[in-house]
Amino acid sequence: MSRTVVQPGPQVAELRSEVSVDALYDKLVRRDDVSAQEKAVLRDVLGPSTLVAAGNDLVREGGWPDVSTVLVSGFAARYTTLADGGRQITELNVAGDFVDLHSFLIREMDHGVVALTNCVIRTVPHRALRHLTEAFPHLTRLLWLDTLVDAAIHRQWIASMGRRTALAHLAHLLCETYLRLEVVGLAAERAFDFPLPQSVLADVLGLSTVHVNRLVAELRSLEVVNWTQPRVVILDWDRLAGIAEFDPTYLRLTRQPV
Amino acid sequence: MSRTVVQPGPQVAELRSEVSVDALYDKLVRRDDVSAQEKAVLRDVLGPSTLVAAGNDLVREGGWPDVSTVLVSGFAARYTTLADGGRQITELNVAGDFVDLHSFLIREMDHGVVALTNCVIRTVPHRALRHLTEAFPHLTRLLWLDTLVDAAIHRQWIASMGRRTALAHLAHLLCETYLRLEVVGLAAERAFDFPLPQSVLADVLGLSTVHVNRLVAELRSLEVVNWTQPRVVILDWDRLAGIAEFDPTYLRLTRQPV
DNA sequence: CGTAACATTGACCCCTCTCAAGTGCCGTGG
DNA sequence: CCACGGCACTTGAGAGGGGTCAATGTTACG
Repeated sequence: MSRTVVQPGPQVAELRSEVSVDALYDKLVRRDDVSAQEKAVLRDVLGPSTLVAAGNDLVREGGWPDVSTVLVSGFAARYTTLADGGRQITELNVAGDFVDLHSFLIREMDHGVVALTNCVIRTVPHRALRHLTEAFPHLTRLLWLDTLVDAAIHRQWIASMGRRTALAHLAHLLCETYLRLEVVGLAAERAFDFPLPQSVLADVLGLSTVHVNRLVAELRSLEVVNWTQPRVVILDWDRLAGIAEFDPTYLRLTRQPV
Repeated sequence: MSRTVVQPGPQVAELRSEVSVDALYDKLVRRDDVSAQEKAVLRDVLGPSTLVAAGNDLVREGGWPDVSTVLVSGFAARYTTLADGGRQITELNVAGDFVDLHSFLIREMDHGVVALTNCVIRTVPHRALRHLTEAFPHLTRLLWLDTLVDAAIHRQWIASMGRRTALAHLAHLLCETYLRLEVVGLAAERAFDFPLPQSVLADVLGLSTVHVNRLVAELRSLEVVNWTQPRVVILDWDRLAGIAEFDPTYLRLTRQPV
């Protein structure tokens, strides 16, 4: 899949002023203080905004990127493709996510990252990240922590796939997505935009599109969500969280100095 | 589950001389140079060896540990327990694994780590890890990388659970475990000891014990493995890796400076 | 207003689960 | 030295969650 890059234009400029690096900052500051200097460092290492059209790869599988990418707006997904053509999405990325920070140290991408919607991204040279780890240990720990939370999310997905029912798995995904979006100001009052077709949700959940459709219908009939594309309204958070056995601890959204 | 700690005795001393911190070192040095100073730092921060009997928790769910734990020998597992009593193992740990390095920054354990066999462990105070990140950025990157590989392993498990057949999932686990054990000298010539009962493998794979038994029987009948507890002999690596669609890139076992 | 993409629904199938019984191995006590 | 208990492994039968295939509805948009 080729990469479409559109030079910053009016649309991008508008998006930049709206969220910019703030989404990433908002997430980090939920966990620990971020000093003015650290905030400035983050701003300085980020390159200009570019737009990647839906369906194109932000990062190509098998590549050896020399930059890491921050998602400024839009939805993206890490995915693995199997021989039979099946696709498994292993992580959903939302605004403020450092979608391939791990490529800084892992080096070779063993999977791709695709833009699920139009996405605005900004990149950071690995060289700058290396300097950051030499000069700003606290900021390094904050970024490390962010990758550790990614791993914690992975573990929850494993638990969902292995031992939760399909309905609970979907419910868990909704709870998780709501909180992650809320942190960056894209969800409020139990509602958020979630512009992913059911075929993509199927690749997230490891199910067929048909079954995802039936699960969505079931959540509707249980009256725990009102889901009319692309808007998700959670009508009964407690019941949804109950179905999912959702405990937000793993998202690490409390302030604990690192 | 309470924690049984046995003071270092003859048995522990013997194990220490055999592997000690070397397993962790062997793993790190597969990825990048580790200087003599860094090796000394690692040795200095590690506390004495203690033995944890099979079935006991190395780290308790919901705890706020102030140390991180290195597994010196034995097998351990991160697990999540669900309301219906079901258990999902989200990661297998082998000798040389920093089983809860992430607790240094995540702080609250959202899951437990259990000793699947008798385990020898050594701990590192979080305070020492914090100092390490201030003074030794390259070693910090190596430890960060190790947690990134954990996340990459999680992603493969997600792909296995979501889109691979149960047989391919088991085959993938065997390929992965073989390579991880080989790095620390516990596997060679396509054979290794894997002393986990099928009920534990079921909790790893998200399957029932009965079905795991049938999958093992199928791998035997395909003549790709010879599996007589606890010894696994891989008779045909290429065919096993083919069934699994196994690509070892994600284990990051090549030397690339970080 | 035709087309493409997505959502929905029905019918049938199969992979994996549950329940249950039976086997084999091994450590321990009589 | 053997009986016994416990644990793990094995096997069979029936059930069910989720898959596949296929058709139909719906919406957006050029």
